[in-house]
Amino acid sequence: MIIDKLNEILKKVLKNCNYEDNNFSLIVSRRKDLCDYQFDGVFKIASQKSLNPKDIGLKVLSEFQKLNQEKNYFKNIEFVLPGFINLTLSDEFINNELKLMNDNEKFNIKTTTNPQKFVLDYGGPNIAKPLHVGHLRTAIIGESVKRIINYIGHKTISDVHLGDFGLQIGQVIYGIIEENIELDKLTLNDLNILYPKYSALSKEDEEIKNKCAEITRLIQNNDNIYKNYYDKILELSKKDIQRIYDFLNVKFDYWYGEKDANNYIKYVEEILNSKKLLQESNNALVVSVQEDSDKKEIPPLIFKKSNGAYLYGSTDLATIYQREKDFKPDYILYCTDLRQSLHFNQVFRVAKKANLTKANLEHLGYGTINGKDNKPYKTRNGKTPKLDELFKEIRLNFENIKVENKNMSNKDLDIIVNSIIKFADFQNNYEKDYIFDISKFSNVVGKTGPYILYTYLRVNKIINEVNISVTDLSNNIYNKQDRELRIKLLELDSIIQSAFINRMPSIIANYLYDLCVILNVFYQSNHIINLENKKQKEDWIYILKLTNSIIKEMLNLLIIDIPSIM
RNA sequence: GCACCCAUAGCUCAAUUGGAUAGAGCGUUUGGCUACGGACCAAAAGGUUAGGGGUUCGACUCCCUUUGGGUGCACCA
Repeated sequence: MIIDKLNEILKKVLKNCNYEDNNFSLIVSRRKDLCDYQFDGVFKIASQKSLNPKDIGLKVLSEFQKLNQEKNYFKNIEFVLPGFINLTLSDEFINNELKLMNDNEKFNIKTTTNPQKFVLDYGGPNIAKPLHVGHLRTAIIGESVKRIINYIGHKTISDVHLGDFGLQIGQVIYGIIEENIELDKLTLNDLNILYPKYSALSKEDEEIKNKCAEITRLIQNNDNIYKNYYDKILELSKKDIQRIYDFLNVKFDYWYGEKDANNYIKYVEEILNSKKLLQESNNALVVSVQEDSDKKEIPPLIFKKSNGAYLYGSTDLATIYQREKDFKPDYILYCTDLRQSLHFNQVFRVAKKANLTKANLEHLGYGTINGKDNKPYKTRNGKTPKLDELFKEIRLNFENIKVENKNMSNKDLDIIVNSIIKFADFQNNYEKDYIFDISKFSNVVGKTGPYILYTYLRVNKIINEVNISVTDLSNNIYNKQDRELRIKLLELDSIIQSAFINRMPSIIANYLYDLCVILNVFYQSNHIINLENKKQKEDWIYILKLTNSIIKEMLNLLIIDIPSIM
């Protein structure tokens, strides 16, 4: 709540200056060498009031100083041209805030007073094929965003939304029949071969395409003729998918899929009909989504194919209907590849036109996974690396770095592999394309998951070795590195708020790294165990304990555990 | 063809959403424990933020334009 506290101070100051009709806030300083927090609204006030920035700056400064005389918030307040108010916190203020953080379960961050309900749709694995690197992002970004939303105090409902009812099923079943594979003997490996093969064939051959489409249509219409096939494929796939998500520690409240939405398509169709939104076009039923403000033509959403089968858009609408009925969400977040923007734009517009839900619909689109040549991996030709193989390779790399690594427990190795993958991904802004390079995952020095874990374990060892219980913090700050660390801890609140508002785990990942760098500098330049000053030793243990518990919690938001040793 | 996205150090990426001197990691060069774990720390080199215009006190960020990439555009998901 430190942000709230500082902004309250600012509000009072601006009120005393008669500039209260503004929505300003203090921000964390970008020039840590000059101050801790800064106010950069002087120019805005100046232009609004047509006054000289310097006069305003000096006035704001003097009001800050007046207020500070009663309460010793700041050690130093300055007005710097061309127009910044620079604030340096007093040691007393810093330490009081740290104590509040320490005594509060969620480090005294601002949690919501008005919990909303968020449905999160991520994962979206296609049951006709194994998980490949493309599925990594949706799973971990979705899971992390979910944890962040939860942390703020909102309610979340997560749904894996299996791709279990589209044309891919028809293609695989056609392949099984065509190759005379006995259903009892069908294996995961068969699916890995069949899907890319028949997906490609049905693109080339019109006849095969039609046959696959017909099988798909029959399944969607609850015809029992291919039920055995369908059930077997689902069983095999689901087991494998579940195993991978378990490894990644990605959890879902519901394992619904397109199939579950299928039962609601008819209701959506009725609604669309009653609102006269369905139009016939080339024997298909479509919904126009064009809006007057559009600069370009947006193609309509195809609701029903000319052969009577339904598509991705129809099941997505039915899913919205289902979620509204079951959950009454305030938000529905979809975490998928950015390339699906147009699709979601269409679906969201139809959903609003038909008033299927009151929820805010958001598409969290992440960038494409590219190779070193900057070209996207083909996700449908079977050549994309499987997630399984990726995990194995990273683990092998890690074991080969040091002899001791080979002796680590399976559990710890899994944790470290997870930390390597996830931290490598989360430190990037997910909206941008992503260059996939296995060598990126073999490096464990520098800005990596192991660096964070190593820092934590090393500090933890000091805490255990000193082994004293500390309940209070004095008003001292002992040196530069010490102060820097404490100031960084105070940033936590604004970091989490920002990660929540922007739905961006990268904000947390980058903060976590910065915090660990500062912690390492502190560690390197201050010896603790042999300290003779008892008070100082206690204070530093207090700070280290607080820091480590923050690291642990932030790692948890990034779905990273801590190994017992490394 | 139309539309959207992207371009930052040799490479991979940041930049608190318009703030002060554009920061990290890798790689390169150099230095540091008979002190709590060297998967660490300290330092150096490396930039006209693709080019050009504009908006303003201030632009990597917003607008226009040129170039070069990527993606999407009616019955795949």
